[in-house]
Amino acid sequence: MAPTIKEIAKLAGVSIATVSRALANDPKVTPSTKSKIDSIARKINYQPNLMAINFVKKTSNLIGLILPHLYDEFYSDIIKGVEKYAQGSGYYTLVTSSADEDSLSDSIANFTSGGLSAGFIIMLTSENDEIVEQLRHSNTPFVVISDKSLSREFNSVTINNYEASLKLCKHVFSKKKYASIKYISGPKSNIDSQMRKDGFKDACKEFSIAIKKKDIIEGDFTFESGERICKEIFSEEKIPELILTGNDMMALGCIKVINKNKLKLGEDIFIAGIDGIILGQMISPRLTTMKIQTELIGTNAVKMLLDQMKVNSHKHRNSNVVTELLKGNTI
Amino acid sequence: MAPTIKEIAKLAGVSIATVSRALANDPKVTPSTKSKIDSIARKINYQPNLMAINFVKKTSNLIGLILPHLYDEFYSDIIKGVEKYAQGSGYYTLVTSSADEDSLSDSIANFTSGGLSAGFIIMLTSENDEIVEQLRHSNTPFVVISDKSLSREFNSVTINNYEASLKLCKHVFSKKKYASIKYISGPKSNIDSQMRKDGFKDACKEFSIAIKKKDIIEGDFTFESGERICKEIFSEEKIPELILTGNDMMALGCIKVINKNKLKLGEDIFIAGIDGIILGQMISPRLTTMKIQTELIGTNAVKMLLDQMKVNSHKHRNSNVVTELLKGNTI
DNA sequence: TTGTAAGCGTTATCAG
DNA sequence: CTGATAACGCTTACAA
Repeated sequence: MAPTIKEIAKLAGVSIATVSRALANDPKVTPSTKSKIDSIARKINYQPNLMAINFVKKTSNLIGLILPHLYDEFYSDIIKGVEKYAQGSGYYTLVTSSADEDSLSDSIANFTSGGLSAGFIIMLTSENDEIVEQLRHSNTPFVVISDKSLSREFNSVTINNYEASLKLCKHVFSKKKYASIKYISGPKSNIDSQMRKDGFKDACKEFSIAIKKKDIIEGDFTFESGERICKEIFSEEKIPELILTGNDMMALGCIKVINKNKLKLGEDIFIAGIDGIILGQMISPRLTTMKIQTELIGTNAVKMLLDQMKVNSHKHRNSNVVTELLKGNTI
Repeated sequence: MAPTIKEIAKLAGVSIATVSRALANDPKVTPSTKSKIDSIARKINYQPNLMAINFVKKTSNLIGLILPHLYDEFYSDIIKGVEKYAQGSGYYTLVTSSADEDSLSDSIANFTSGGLSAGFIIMLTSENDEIVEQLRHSNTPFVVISDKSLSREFNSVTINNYEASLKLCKHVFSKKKYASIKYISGPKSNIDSQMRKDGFKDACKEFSIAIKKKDIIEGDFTFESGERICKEIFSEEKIPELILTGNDMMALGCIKVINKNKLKLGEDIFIAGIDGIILGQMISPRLTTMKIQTELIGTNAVKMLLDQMKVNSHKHRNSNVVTELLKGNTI
């Protein structure tokens, strides 16, 4: 059995209250008794029972992080940002991925109440009334990470996907006139994907570029889908001069196919993504894209959460993470 | 305040004991009382206090995961593997990174005792007697992830870096005779790095290839270090015909420089890495490397941990993760 | 400065 | 089948 303060108390000939105080560095404890208690604790290798402490104090040193899934550098960067800052503030990070809606709902249930975590960060990628309703009832502080269009009623760190996409597309379109354009979007259930597509469409309008329904193909944000769709595109009619994608991963999938077909990137064919993942900057030519400061999203979210936990103010807050054009050589 | 079983008890006109039993699906509870309790619980949105449950049951639904850091796809893949399997078994994953030795030691202290987690998984990348000593005193089950040469006394999931490197180098050397060879190693404090270098050296011996001290340069496993070192190599004397690296990331850094210099990969110059990260397989030509099933490492580690927690047997176990040659086109 | 004792939310033992 | 009640390890008034 792991030693408890009871044992220390017996060994030191004091009450458990004194031991508790000494261990908590209560200044009221006489230095001599404190040092005696400390040395005994060290000798018997005492480790405080964190569960008991958290339980009795009604606090927790845990921060929950609910992500849609763990694939893709995008998500691991968020984990990185959260973990780093959380650890620096004395918290552990509890990572959860929620493949389906049920497990999402379960996770939320465990975090919004239950006392397991002191607070949590949840990333939302679609509009879902039930989830929102569940979050409204939370008696645990939390912060939402999502597209700017979502969850305005909660404290949140947002990404303006629409604006990022619009800005990027305008940059691309202002470079030259393209003979033909294809857009590979993310899944339509995903709000980020939608907003990016909207940004693309509006940029087209602004530049008087006509886009047909069939020029927009739906992928699923994965490298494989980019690869597959690009192959399909190439097998049809003529090869497009510009491919725009809903994220970098799909752009990279396309680039693989483009290279296989011996087309010159930035000359015969142009491409751009969104996300700014490192991979895109490691290849040559570097991918033109919009950089989203993913790690910063994580960091900001924890900061906001810790603030909220401290002051317990219900002032609604929002922090939008800026995006930045990464001029590569694929445009 | 969050509702407790006490309130449910009052509302249902029964004792808290009955409520506790009903909620735990104890068959002894009459169906009618159970359904009454269930409906009340739902109505007042009752969520069990997990801290209290864990505390009183002396268990935990948390699994700790202590990683050296969170950079690199390698680590996020481990998280992925662990989280997925853990969640499937009803556990949450507590991710920690330990930049320095002190924080590593702190994390271990919190996990080996303290009741916070039911068990933990720790990745070790260097020989460290203090850490080992700390682990020996653990009263919490744990599993070590490390190079095969390390921590034989603990339950562990290991990677045979030496063998992987040896096998790869032999494959490379058997392809052709190279005019000159450079080896970019990982940091020498890192055991995986050491073993990989040893594998390389022994393969050289076997093929009677003479390697000078200056042909082995120390990097730090990052893309940037690969890039930087490759530049340095190219600026010296003649360009080598073969570059071998301690991991894929550094190989990718080299490839960037190689492409910049308009050298033809797989013709003018050859390169191979180790790890088998997706990035290496996304570029064209595909990187020749040894695939380490990283996600599997995570999964196996949790499996082993859960087994250990269940049977509490102290039978020492080890599972070595197989590596597989990935024949790319860079050799 | 220290001790006594109540209490945190839940489980589990023992009667009934 | 249900109810009292002790217990888990620790913190924290309140007393001394």
